[in-house]
Amino acid sequence: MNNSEQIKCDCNVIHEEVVFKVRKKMPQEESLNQLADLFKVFGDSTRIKILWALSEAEMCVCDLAFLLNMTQSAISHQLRLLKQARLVKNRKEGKMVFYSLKDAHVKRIFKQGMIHSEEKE
Amino acid sequence: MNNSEQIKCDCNVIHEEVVFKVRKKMPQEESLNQLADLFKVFGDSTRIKILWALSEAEMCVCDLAFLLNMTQSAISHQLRLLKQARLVKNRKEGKMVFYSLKDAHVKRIFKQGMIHSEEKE
DNA sequence: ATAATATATGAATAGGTAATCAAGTATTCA
DNA sequence: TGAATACTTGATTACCTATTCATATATTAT
Repeated sequence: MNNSEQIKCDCNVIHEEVVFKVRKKMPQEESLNQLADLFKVFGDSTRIKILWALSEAEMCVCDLAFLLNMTQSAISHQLRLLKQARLVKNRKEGKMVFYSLKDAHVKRIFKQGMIHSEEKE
Repeated sequence: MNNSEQIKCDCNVIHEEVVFKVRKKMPQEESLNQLADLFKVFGDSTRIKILWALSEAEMCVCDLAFLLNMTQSAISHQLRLLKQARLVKNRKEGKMVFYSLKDAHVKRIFKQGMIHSEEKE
């Protein structure tokens, strides 16, 4: 069985109209990829913990490392990803760098996730 | 430099109160892990596309494969993950299995993500 | 200037994961 | 009954990624 046979099957013909309609409404490939990339950032327990902590208080790298019982290096690497994703911002104060949430979106995305996550099956 | 030295540093003492407060409010480890796992499911472009498609219409595996130009096998594997995460449900109709979103949470999480994702820097 | 502290970063590695392939089950149809 | 269709599933593989380690930079203190 080759690839093209696998993709096109009888039910596609049956549902042709529905599939066609959905395809027409489908957002740009790039747009959905970006969305996946955003959620990818939330999809790691270390980053989730960092984001949660920062939703409570501005903190420096060292504090986060202490709070989460991880090395500064590991935290720093993750903070870089969070900054690239525009989820956190930072400000320098002497030797220390303080991180905080960039905007209110993070808390909202968090909250919606929590609602689903906490629901019992 | 060993691990315990790296974790405990001077600024922890300075910020002791803040860190202590945050630690006290911190949700259960397991709770945050679950949240990360939920977002992990959203953090893949194939699954995002599937979820988006199902937010428009109930569809069978074959239709999704056709729509996204992927093999049935790949779609089926991803649908299993989505089902395990309680994001989709399915019903059998003859040979075909129709999938749809499990509840409204998915759309809401999606929407919050979109808002952040679409924002210009 | 030197040492110490706070952070950042590149390379290496171990663990995870998405797609593929091959084989299986379940259902329909001739 | 046997072939075809729709879907599932286990194993393999190639790729990705989180942490670690070693090192580098920036700031402060002595």
